[in-house]
Amino acid sequence: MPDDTAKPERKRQARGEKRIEELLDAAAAVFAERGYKAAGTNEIARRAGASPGTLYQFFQNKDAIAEALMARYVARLRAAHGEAFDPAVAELPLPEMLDRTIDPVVAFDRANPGFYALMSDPHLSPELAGAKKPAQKLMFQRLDQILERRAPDLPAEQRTRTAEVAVHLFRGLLPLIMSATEDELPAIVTETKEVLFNYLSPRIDPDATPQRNTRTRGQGD
Amino acid sequence: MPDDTAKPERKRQARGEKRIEELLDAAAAVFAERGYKAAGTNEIARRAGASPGTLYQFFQNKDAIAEALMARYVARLRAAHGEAFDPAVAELPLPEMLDRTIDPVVAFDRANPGFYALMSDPHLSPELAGAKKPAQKLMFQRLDQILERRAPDLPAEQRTRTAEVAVHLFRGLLPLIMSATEDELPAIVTETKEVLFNYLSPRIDPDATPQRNTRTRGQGD
DNA sequence: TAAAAATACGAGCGATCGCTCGTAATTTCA
DNA sequence: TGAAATTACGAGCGATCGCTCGTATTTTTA
Repeated sequence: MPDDTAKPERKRQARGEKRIEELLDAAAAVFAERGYKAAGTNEIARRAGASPGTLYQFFQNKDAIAEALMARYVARLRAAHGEAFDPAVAELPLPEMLDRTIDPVVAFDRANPGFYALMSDPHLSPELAGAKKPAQKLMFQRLDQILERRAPDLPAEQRTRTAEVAVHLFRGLLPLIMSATEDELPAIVTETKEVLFNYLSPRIDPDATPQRNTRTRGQGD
Repeated sequence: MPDDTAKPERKRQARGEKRIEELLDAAAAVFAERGYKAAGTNEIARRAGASPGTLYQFFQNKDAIAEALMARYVARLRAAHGEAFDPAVAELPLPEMLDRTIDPVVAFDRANPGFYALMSDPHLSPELAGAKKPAQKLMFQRLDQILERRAPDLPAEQRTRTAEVAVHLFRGLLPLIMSATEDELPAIVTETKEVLFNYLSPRIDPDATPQRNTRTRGQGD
């Protein structure tokens, strides 16, 4: 027997897909400016050049807007992380590995302030909190895999904690990264890499050079 | 001539002071649960066992509630930091200094989830954002002073950046610290201290032992 | 080309929320 | 003890906001 709860299966036109992208773009901007709770659905529609009715033709409710936006971010993150967390980078020396992983993530977060706004909001509804988890797990699991390759002898529990703490350290510096101007950014990113180097180095390279505190080479030269 | 804009100078009874404390306690709880924007003033009043009218007899508007709450937190922080950032701790070895500074701050944050809720909200009104700054500067400046004592030769600019980054690293781990159970807490606090040790050590003790990654002694023995 | 489907509009409904105001009870003051 | 001041109440006002619905336009389908 056919499924009673099946979706009405409506065909989407090219117009509709485009509208959805415009609405998600507008939602990202408003979320970034006002935060999720204070963002108005009418303002989102207006910024997308649409009416409230049109908005609710594509999204069941306000939460669904943020969920769809999150799904779009996760898809884009997978592409960005496909480069940043390529298995080959696990074999690189730690400084190079940090360059290859952190730079793309910094670029992504700065290019998508709406993503940062949703991820850093601790008071979302349970459904939205669930929508955040794939993005959280993405970075954590990929880093965990790299650590497993680099330090196969490290107990899984310690490795997992190390990956989790490393992610949180990065997130702690994200406010500085997000609010920095273009010319302030290199110094902060360098500092971020030093922090993670100092934290990760003794845990995965037990007998490497103990520090690199005066390392000041910039990005991409 | 007398100031036209002077306040009406109303005398506050003991009842009133007590009510204010109750209202601030309720506000802290609701802010922590729902976040500032989603917290309702009627719910705050109800939880304090008061009516909306009573609430607005003591606070001009919703923002003023959060501002008064912040002021109360700052006063309590000054007391806690008076111990945590006593000038004497600047002379202690780095591990002991971290014990003396981090433990009280962790205890304060965990005992005051409303403080954490307001401080971590990036979408408050400009007035409320201004009310946050004293609390932000408190920790930063005291740490900056300690660093100045310990590393007098370090350029002020580098020292300031180091203090700022150290505070952000701590804040990055705060979500883990806040959500931990009592028995998970010691391990996370130890990890926090290791992170800050690894970060601060090469910057203020240029020729000390380079790492202490397997240090596992608990709190307060 | 005509019917069907998808997209678009925007006024406005219903609920929520910050806040008021008329009134009453309690405490302080003279 | 009487008057003034402070505290307390809670129904409800006005504004905001998520969302709907009747209708009109555009695109697809047959």
